[in-house]
Amino acid sequence: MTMKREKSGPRSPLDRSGWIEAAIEVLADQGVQGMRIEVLAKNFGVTKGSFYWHFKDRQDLVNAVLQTWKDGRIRDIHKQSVATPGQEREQLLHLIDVYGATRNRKGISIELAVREWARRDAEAAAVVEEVDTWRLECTRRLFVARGLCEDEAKSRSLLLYAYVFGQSLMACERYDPMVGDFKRWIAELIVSP
Amino acid sequence: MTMKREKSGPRSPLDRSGWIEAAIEVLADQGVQGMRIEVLAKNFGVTKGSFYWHFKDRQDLVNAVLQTWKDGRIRDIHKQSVATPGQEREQLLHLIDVYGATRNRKGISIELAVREWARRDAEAAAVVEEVDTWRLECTRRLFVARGLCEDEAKSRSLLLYAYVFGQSLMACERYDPMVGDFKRWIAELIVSP
DNA sequence: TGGATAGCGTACGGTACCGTATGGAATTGT
DNA sequence: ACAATTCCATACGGTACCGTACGCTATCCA
Repeated sequence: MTMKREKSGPRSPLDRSGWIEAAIEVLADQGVQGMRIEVLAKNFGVTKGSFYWHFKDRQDLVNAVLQTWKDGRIRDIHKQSVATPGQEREQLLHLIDVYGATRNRKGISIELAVREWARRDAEAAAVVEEVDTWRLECTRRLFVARGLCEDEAKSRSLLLYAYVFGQSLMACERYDPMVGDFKRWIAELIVSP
Repeated sequence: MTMKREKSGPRSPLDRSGWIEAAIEVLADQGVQGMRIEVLAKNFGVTKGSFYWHFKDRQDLVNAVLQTWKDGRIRDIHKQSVATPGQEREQLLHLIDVYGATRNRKGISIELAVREWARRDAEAAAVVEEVDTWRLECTRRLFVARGLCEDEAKSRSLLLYAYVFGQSLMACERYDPMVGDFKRWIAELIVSP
């Protein structure tokens, strides 16, 4: 009863979570509209007969992808937002760096795809709102720990996230060869009171 | 039998620019993928026989939409970035306000749709890059006119646009009832040396 | 007045995708 | 060993959309 597909045999590991993982990959570089069942199946080397065994329909997959993203983000927020006392400044700079498009390209792509999705889907919008609320709250705590008042902490948190997301929307790499310096200057302005 | 469209219209709004205008509407709230010929035709009350008279194919429309958006933006940038000497600060605050999602919802929707488009299309990416470069350049001039050095002017321009675009990606209206005050505080931080 | 042309409708073949029905092989429980 | 269950393939009907071929009408022009 416990042993199911751990045999690494000719069978491919295509359970529900495998489909969800692959769907998130496609979501990242094709958007929600690109999450096509028959395309995913072809990428996997199977047919949609497999899909409809693990999922009721396309909406079922779409919901699962959204929920999986939400859970992952919320776990990640806590991981990224705990700071050893006295290191809040470094933690805030690290946050800005993590969302920089240079590394973590995949995470940024997923992030943008979900937000693009949220503009036309109420459920996705609700999830994004929940994730944003958590992020802003955790960041606010970091600013408060640095001695800022509530309003300034909230304002700077909002600025921080709006900036990092907006940055990933722009093609600023070709703006100026010094753009790396500019970004560091901006990061300082955002975190420093 | 020979029932045609209502003759109430002053003139047939179905020339090439009419199709482009309607396509931009659909682009704003459906994305590039939503710009379907037969859907546009149905919205217009015509068939695609009309479309293929004015356009070679779908790509022809898509290119025209992109070019129209680009031309409009570049015209608008100059209009929004000329400041009477001494009023640069107010002009910068006005810029931030114009891109605020509260008013100008349609413009923001188009903006986001084009950037979403640019993530998967090289030509759209090139257009966005060109528009961004113009915007950053005009804003840089405003900062320089306020007495800032080149690097800080460029940094603050980048921050300004990244912030306004990122803001429109977030559901910050429900974050806090004071979000309006936060935004004003942020705007001051961005424009004030 | 008759032919050319602009502007649009109709009809058709083709592709991509969805969801269902059904069959079949492999694995499992008894 | 045998039946049940798991997991996937195949086949099918249906929808939405693209692009082309062609037909129709109204207008312009010699």
